[in-house]
Amino acid sequence: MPRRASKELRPRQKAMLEFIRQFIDEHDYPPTIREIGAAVGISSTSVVNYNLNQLEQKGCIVRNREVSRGLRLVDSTFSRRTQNVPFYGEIAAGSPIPVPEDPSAVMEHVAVPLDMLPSSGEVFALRVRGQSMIDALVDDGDIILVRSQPDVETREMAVVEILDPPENAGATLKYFYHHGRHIELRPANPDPAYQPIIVSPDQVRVHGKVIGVIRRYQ
Amino acid sequence: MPRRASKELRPRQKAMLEFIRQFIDEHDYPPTIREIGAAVGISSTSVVNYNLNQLEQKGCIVRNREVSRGLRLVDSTFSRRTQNVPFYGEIAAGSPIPVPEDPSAVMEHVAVPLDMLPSSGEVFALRVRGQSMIDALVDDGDIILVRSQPDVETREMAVVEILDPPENAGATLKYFYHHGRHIELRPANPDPAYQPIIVSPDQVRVHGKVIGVIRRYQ
DNA sequence: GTATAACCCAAACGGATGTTCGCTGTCAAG
DNA sequence: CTTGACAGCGAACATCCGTTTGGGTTATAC
Repeated sequence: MPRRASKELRPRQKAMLEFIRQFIDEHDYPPTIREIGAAVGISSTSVVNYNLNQLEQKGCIVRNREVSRGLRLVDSTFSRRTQNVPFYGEIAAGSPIPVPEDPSAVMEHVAVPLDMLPSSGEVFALRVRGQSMIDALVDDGDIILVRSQPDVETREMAVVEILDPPENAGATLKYFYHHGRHIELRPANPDPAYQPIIVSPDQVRVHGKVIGVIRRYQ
Repeated sequence: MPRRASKELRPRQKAMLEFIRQFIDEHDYPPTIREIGAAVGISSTSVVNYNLNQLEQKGCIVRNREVSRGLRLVDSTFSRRTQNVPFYGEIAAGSPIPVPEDPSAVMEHVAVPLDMLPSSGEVFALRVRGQSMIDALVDDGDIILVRSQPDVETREMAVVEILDPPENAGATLKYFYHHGRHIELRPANPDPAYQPIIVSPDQVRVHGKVIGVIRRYQ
């Protein structure tokens, strides 16, 4: 058998790598040595161990010895550069969202590429319901990323909770306008069914401003 | 202490969940029962086990009994992982983009959550220039995700390269319409400055269809 | 030939790890 | 007060699982 260049992978090692990738895809945790062996047709755990060491030496994986399933792929096409931001549910013009008092109670999260996030500040995600902001290029079903902040500037798109007039109570997505002693919450839809809301500052609570939109087709 | 509604989480369970999320983020594999216990201050493995069962009952996790670290979070609407898709530059109505012949030469990439991607097919990203597709809720500066494919259906938003009339040559983002022996490339902007382009099939080359939009403000 | 390196195997070892069991304490309902 | 559900603890147990050991085979180098 010819001497092998150290960078090449044996067929068996390729198979192991492929199985590991598949297994993680399916289970969300890495396989054990014995599971790898069974999948690739290696009867001895020491051989799997040997080839895992080879794979680590060749830079394909990282091993954490002495713990079960201590195995990680270092696949170059994948990057871990995301952050989980809490997903608080849906928001629509005039329809309330439950404002989370206890952030640790939030169960759902959305993975967001790090470069969509601001360098500082808390960010959360909402799914938009309704066409209230259609002229702002925000459609029903879009996911918006919101930066938590107690104030926004005029013309910014904001998530605002209306406290006082009970018929309007709830959180809503609107353009925000300061008008002297009043605040205008303006929808972005020419349909007269969508009307601006004029309130005084103490009737509302600003939750944050929209910093990003993610949309999927189909 | 009042009887607890079965859906609520005890503080200890929340802490466990938060630790598991953190641990997976850091190691790429789930923690063991003992690791969880040490992190949240539980001395007995049986208590961790008990609370993990509670968490499973409440739908927060999925357990795979009888294997180590057989634990999976079920909370994110998006998958944790992202894939880097190649970023080919800008596209605007009528303005050319350099069509990459050699994909490995592409340096820039965009991190995209995995489930924004189709199960099969090549995907690339472009930045939109101009307001040509403003009525389709695609604005200047938006990033579009495009699935490479040689044909698209009528009414789909497509990246099309115009080959033949040299005055229109280049790649452009338009709604695609089949009209018998002709093809209409229709902008989505009511401004009469944006006019449809009518061409025959051999004058154009379809690069793919738009499957997602990512927008950042500021 | 011998030596060496790469690759493989089976078995045993020991720590890691999930499960089970008996027991305690608290609290609300009966 | 008693009961039962809930939450917790510690210890014992049986696997699971990575490691090590002692070998084997093959091909190349000397």
